[in-house]
Amino acid sequence: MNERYDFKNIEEKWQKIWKDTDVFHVTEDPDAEKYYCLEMFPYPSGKIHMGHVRNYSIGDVVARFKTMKGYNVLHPIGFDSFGLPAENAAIQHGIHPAVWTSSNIKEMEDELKRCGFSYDWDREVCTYKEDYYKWMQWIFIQFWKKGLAYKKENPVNWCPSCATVLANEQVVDGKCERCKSEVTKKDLSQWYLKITDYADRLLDNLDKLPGWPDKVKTMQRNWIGRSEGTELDFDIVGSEKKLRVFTTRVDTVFGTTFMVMSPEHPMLHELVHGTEYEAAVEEYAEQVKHLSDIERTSTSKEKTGVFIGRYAMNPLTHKKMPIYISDYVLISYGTGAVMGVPAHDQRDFDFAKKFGLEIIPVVDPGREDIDVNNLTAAFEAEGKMINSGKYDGMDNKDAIVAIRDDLKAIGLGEGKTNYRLRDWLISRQRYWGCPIPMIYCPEHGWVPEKEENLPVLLPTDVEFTGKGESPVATSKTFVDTVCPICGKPAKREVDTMDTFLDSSWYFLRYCDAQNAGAPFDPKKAAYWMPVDQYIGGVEHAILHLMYARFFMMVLYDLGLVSCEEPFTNLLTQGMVLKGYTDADGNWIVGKMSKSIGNVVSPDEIIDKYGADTARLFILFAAPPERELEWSDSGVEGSYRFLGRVYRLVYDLAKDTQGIPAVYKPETKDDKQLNYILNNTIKRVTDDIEKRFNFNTAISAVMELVNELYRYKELDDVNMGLMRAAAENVVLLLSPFAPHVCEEMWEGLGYSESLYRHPWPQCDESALVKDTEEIVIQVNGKVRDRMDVPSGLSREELAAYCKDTEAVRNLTEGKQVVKMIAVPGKLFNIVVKG
RNA sequence: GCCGGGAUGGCGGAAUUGGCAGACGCAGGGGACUUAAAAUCCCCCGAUAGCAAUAUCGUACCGGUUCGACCCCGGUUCUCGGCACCA
Repeated sequence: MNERYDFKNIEEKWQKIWKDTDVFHVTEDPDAEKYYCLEMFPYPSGKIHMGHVRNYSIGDVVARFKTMKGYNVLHPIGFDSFGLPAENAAIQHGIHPAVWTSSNIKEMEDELKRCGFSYDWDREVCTYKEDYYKWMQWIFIQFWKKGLAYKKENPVNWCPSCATVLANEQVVDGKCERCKSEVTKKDLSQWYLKITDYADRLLDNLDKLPGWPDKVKTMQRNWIGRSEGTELDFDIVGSEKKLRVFTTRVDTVFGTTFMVMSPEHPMLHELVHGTEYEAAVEEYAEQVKHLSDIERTSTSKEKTGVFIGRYAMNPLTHKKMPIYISDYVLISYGTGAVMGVPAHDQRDFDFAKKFGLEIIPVVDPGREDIDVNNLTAAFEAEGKMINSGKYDGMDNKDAIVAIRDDLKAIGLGEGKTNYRLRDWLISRQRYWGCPIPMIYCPEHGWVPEKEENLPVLLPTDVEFTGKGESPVATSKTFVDTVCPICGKPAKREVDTMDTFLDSSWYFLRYCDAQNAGAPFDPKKAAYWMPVDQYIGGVEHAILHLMYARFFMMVLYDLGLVSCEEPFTNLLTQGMVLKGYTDADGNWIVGKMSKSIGNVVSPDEIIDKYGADTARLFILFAAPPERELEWSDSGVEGSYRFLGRVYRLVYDLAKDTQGIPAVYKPETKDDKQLNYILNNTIKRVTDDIEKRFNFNTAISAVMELVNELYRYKELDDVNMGLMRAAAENVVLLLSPFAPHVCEEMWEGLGYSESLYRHPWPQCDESALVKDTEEIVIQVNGKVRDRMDVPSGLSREELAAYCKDTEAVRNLTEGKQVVKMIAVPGKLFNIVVKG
């Protein structure tokens, strides 16, 4: 141990030792309790950023802590390495995506290693490599065999800039999630996965995940959007056909005054064919087709629509009602048609006002301030039924059940559950992804490639144009093949898979990363899974986290894994922000961004202060789930603290050389230091284990260090105690700043790495004090404090305090109403006047 | 519009079960060491009044419950995030 804190040499030295001794390598050990600590793997964009450092520092603290606690800890890393940026680089710079990707991975591996994260690099998974995507294809085929993959022509989301289709989940506010271009519609035949079959399980299982943030669970619930209601039929006047609608408010059926169909409704053309309304209706439908999602779904837009010249019969009132088409009714939800109840649905209200349609109230608000017969807005809350025949007077909630049952009895309706969730569109018209291993035979239709022929390799003779064709189609060698069933000429699917499939099972591959004969050995997966702690950005709350849960459920049904839910506990870390001055001179704190220029690179910080300082600052500046504001002077502070610890341990190692960490506290100061030492052990342990509050864990160590600086200057010090304190400071700090702690540990005379050294244990007896300070309050205000013997009960404390001079002084001349004693805390006197 | 978070000193944040508000750090001020500077070590640091002891006020705002409220309840404002013509 050098006298100076030379972080550069220390960090290089210990990274080399960890590597040479293979200290982070783990295998399945049935006798040890396992712990799977996982951070979301990065996309290899070129360099790691502070968000990565934060994510992986949090995970590393957990992994190192659990290791010291004696768990067999799996802590892997890899790269989510298929995807668009690599292909765009290929188009722009003429460099092959594989070359671009692998050189980025190399660079990021080096950066991650410079941070000193405790990864088992033997389990590294890169999704673009054949040995991974081979099994991706195998899994896809298992989905297909189970009937969970299908190809279908549909209007799909098309991003003109990325030149590919997008899943619903990847369209945000009508824009492409990645490039922010406006998304348009296209009719294309595409592959889908039947995630909707799992909607109920995905929803219901959320209740079995107490270790997930409510926020994420709520977001997933909203996304799945389960909605229970009724489907019912309306006769169409002059037609054999019936118009079926879905409603959650069947209680309002007596208030229906019109019907609205989606302009894409399949029955529309025959209903208007040859009538005077045909031209206007077809024109409206054509207009709607050209609207973007943004225009169409804008809630501020005035309602539009066209009467189609047809009428429907209300099955309960037998009233004739006009049928319209309007773009506010979506073909993709429910039945693509709704009953218009203007009195009790705001959209229907707006539509009725626009077209001068009748408004009939059927639920009485029972409020003075609302005139039922002259509504200014739809009344959507609960109330008693009116204008509804035999249902009048019922609570509308009861009427929902009663009317639904009555409709069912006469064969006009039934209960029905609808979901907002749609099937997952997984085809991408891009090159840099996993080929979909399907073959089209004119005779047998779509057939999967034989499993023994996997992987279906990505061809290399491909042109990158960035135009709207699948690049793979330009290969001379790829497309033509033979049918796996009949051997006759057939064609391969040229689209590739959405990269979210790759990231839906990578955590299983980590369990058995080198397996050449299977995606993973189910026994090994059963040992490690589920992930005990998953850590990543909240931006994956819906997409990745729901797809991964879906995959896990399917693999569970296939008997490949032994649990349904992949992630027991989830921590969503906040973003890293940095302040800057904008064009108008305002101070703004925002996300680090190259275009704004408020980026701090991890390399720069590690060069200047070392990885330990970078990690410590990032963990100290804010609790993990909150946003973190980068502060240059804050980093200085963390650096100063590590130097302060280093000097302290250096001195103490010298002073206590050869003295064992054995002691008996004698003086008042001994007892106080011993108390703080053990209390710190307890606080740090709880903060890491139970609360994930690393900021307070670090501040607890700071307090202990401050106390130790005070203690060591005393005349009468206990050498064994100082030694114990120094050793514990090093151990407690080691998950946060591992390199410098290893160095200090060695300086304290230990020849073995502290990586697997047992975590310090709190000596509860040291926390028992002879006396404790309690606060004396008058009417809840602090007036005095005094030392009392420890461990007094409520009654004993009250009796003790009542007779003290301090209390007598405070109560003199006053009328005491009541006295309240709280053991270990306070004594409160309530006085009158 | 709906569903979630959040609001505490100059700043980041702490207060774990309703019990000392502001731990720890940053910034700032003062002192020690030094020829000097850096580094380091020590002290002070919510507001107002006061030489001081101390007193009063203070956790976005208004009100309530309680001996006692940053914490619980009712209402309001601002702010961040998610969803949104899903019938």
